[in-house]
Amino acid sequence: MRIGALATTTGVSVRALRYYEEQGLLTAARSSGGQRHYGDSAVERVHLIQTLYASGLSSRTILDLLPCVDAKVNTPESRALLRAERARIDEQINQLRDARDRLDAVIAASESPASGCAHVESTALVP
Amino acid sequence: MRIGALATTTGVSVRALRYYEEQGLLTAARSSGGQRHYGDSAVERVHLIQTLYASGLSSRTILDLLPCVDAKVNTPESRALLRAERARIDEQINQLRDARDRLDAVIAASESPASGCAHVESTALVP
DNA sequence: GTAAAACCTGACGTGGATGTGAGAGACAAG
DNA sequence: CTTGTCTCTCACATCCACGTCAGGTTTTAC
Repeated sequence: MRIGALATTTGVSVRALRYYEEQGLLTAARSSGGQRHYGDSAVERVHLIQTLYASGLSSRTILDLLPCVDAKVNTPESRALLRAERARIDEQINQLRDARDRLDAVIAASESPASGCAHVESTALVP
Repeated sequence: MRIGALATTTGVSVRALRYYEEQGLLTAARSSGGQRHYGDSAVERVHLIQTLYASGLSSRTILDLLPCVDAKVNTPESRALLRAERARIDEQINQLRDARDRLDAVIAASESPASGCAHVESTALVP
């Protein structure tokens, strides 16, 4: 498939796909005219890249991680990197849970009392 | 306390604190000489702002949210905004869980087999 | 063969949360 | 009073994952 088809099937822009290649995250065969051609596995690859981006990883970190994911590299350093990023993600999940709980407190306070509800215990957000 | 003390106690840079004020997220009393003075509650305030930033909210969204948090505003729109942001955070938590699980699969594959471990079932990342 | 659609490589623009430096004023300590 | 540290307000710089436009080439459809 060419880049436009990959873009539509993955929901990622053409520009982003070229950027992934520029960063070394995604490779493509080239036609005689220089156009990129991707195999079906590229779809999963792009989804993985998107997932990692959405987790707050930089393209540089993803670039370091992908060789581990491709199981071509397995050194103590690569394992440490994997564990470190896993820990970072875990920490971020906890942070998000905290934020969600705070919002839940605000929502509960704003919805349960009678209409108007002009004031809330100020400790709701200061546990 | 002055801005430097607030910065050190919260771990946020002086520049960032001025930026929060510029965005309307944080207010400060001013001395006769124009210097900012904060009460103790500013520490919690900054932590809240940081939490919301870390959840991927923009300063504009936080600005819209803070009146709800301060319990000064409670309109149908504000409640809808709260619920929408809560949903966004929930979605992001799920995305992070997904990424963490993928990394866990890679970690498990790279650590459990004997040393070397040159290959991994390719389905590990394609559930 | 021809026109439309897709693709190519540069290269500059963007937005948001800061970093950074300049030059000047404020304030506590001696 | 003086010195050193902190703070003030501009205002420009940075990073990063793209958006976007320009000008040209390739592929596809008829």
